[in-house]
Amino acid sequence: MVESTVKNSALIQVRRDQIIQSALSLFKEKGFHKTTTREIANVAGFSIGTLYEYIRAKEDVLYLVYESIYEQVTTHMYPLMDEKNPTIEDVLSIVESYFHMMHDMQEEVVLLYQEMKSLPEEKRSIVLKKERKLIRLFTHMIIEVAPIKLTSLEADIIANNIFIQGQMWGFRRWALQKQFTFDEYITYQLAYIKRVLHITEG
Amino acid sequence: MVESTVKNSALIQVRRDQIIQSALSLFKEKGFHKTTTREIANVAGFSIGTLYEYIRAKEDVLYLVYESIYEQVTTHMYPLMDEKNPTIEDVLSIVESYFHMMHDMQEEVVLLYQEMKSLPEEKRSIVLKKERKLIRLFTHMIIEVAPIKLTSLEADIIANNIFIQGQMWGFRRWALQKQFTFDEYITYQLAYIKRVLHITEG
Amino acid sequence: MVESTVKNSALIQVRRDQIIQSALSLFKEKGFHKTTTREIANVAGFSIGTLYEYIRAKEDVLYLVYESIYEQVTTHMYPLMDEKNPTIEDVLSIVESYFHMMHDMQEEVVLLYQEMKSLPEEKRSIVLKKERKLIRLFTHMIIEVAPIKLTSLEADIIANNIFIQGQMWGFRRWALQKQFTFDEYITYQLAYIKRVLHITEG
Amino acid sequence: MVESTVKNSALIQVRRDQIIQSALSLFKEKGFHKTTTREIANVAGFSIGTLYEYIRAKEDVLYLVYESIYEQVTTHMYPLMDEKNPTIEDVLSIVESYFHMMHDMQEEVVLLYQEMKSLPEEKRSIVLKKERKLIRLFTHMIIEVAPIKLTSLEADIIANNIFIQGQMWGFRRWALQKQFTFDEYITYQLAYIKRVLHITEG
DNA sequence: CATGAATGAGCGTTCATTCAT
DNA sequence: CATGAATGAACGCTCATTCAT
Repeated sequence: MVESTVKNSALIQVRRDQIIQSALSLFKEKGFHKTTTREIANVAGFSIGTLYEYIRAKEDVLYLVYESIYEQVTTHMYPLMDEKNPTIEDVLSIVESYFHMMHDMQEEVVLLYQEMKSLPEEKRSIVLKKERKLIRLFTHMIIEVAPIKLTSLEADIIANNIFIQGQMWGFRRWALQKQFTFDEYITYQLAYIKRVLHITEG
Repeated sequence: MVESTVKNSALIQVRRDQIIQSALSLFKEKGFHKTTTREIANVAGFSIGTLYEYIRAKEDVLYLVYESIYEQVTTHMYPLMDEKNPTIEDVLSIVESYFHMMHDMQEEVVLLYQEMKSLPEEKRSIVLKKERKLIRLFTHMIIEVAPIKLTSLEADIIANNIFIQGQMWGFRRWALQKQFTFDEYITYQLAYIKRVLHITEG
Repeated sequence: MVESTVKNSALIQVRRDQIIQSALSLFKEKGFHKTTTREIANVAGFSIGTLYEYIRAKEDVLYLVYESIYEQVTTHMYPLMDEKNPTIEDVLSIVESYFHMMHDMQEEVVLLYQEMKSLPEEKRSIVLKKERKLIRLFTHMIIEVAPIKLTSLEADIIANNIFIQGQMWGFRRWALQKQFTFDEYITYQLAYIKRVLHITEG
Repeated sequence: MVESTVKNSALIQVRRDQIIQSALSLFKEKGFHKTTTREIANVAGFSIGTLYEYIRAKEDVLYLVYESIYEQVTTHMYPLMDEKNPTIEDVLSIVESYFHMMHDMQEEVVLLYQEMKSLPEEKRSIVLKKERKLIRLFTHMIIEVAPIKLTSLEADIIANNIFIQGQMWGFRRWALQKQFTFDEYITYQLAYIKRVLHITEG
């Protein structure tokens, strides 16, 4: 997806991981535009020339970072959502996992939102496709376990809401984290979801 | 809040409005970093030198724009929320108003999220304070009208959720607007909120 | 023809002359590719930023230089060739003038040949058009004064040959200037031309 | 003349031919400066590391190409000019051969003129020596066959003129090839030369 | 107050060359 | 001999900011 002039693909793997790690930490700190390619190379531990052996343009680095973030999420979430006949408890536990993951990836989530516009159109649509896929899995799960019959749109709204309520802990932390601990936040949001699904507590 | 070398405060008002209008439309289109100060001055109809008579740095323009966006929102929302003893219907109608406003200000909302990091720390906290104030108003309203007794934290979660569900229509439009019309979106989200508030429909 | 962000057109004139002079001397010395934009600005006496207020790209400088060289040539040659009914002596004297001019502009001529490929296609054709016009004037003059009736093609060959014999003193100086003084060169080339035109000497 | 770290001289021969062929076609297409050493190696069919086993610097490649071009010319022309007592017809036929050769090597001729400056001084003088030698052969031939007694300088001028009239078809093709076919060009130039040599046609 | 020419630090990117394997 | 990953100086160009007029 991202071109390299280097042939050894194992090495590409290694170097790109270095690039991703260094770029991610820099992007988190100062954003994409204020991070220079030289900084990325320095933090990664090699020269600017070497950086450009593994990417074609700065935008490629952003895409590599996005790709890596989504891979982390899907690697963790997809297996959980594979369950054939999930119970309500399963779903709530999956949602809880998702919230935990979003908690651990707060800064990555912020980055996702902030720099989406900096991705070249073509890469952006790849990224968004991955996101839609994840939401669709939520939608299906919700339909399956909801005690009342939900239309696809109703389930979609709920899935979208859960999806961004998870991310909200990250991108609105300056507001939320003044009022809630993460455990409280999770507890309340789960209660909220149960209520939405007409699930009687207790 | 933003310094100017010009003394005539009526003129400052006029010029800053020009700056805000031109900057807003440019920021929406290409983002803060890809907009140049020259472009802002050009679109505003004066020279780059004049621009710098009314701001000290490019970041000031961003702050002016943010300020103006928040003022629009509060000018519209605060009067609605002033009601002494609101009914549930009042609250739902206020939420609906809020959703409509967020619909009309989609691009501004996206900007808010994308460029928050570009604001100097000091201005950022001013902006966030305004936001917290709005959410607090939602929280109070919710507590007042909820048919069941809600703790402050429970109400806060609901207020925050409503708040971002409104914005979500804008900053996730590429996903949502494939599945929903705005009317559908509003209908489902209101139903969702009613459910959360334990309000039996009909 | 070449865009500038500066509005004051008198100033553009002045600055461009500075650019042309400094670029010309650098291009003569080291060629277009080995001359940096910073060097051009330095020699011209201003900063790199200022240079780019008067051109859009490095190629523009090359075009400005070409334009200026051709203007020198045409400013000098066109008036001479305006004569209504030239005699043979007039033509030989014009050719001599042309040879002298090419002698004085040796390095410019070399530059013309060496960097033509570096001009963007569009500018190149403008330059070549100017050259064809000059040759056409030679052709017409030759037809008018030749003692024998020449076809247009015959005259064209002669005009082209004269044209490059003039330039040859410059771009083949390392060879010619070992064998000839400029006066000898001119004498012999003029004799050569007379012979071609079937003009009996003496 | 050009150093190599490789000892096996047969291999040097083979590799250098590959280098010359690939570089020549690239230089014709995009010029010396816009061709990268990597491209040369790629087209030649080996790695950049291998390229540098057979040259010391990029300029060496240019010299190898120049050398090869001159060798082609001399290999073809020298035998023709070896004739002991040439007649006028012989000379005209040799000149015609030369014109044909220059026609076939148009792009090489352009390259010669355009990149001469890119050759390091030392190599440049070697190249120019070869050229002078060829012209000297023309001079001698002309003196031998001219019906009138020519001084050495007179003959030199004629030789130089013939020399560049041949090359002119290449480096001024955008002008000439609009007006002449190659056959016309050759016919007229030969007629021109005959006239110069005081040779009555027919 | 308004102007806009001048500045130069700093950016993304390239590419000739080296050298360990 | 052959490879190709690594290097970093150097390039063309941009743009926020200043300040004399």
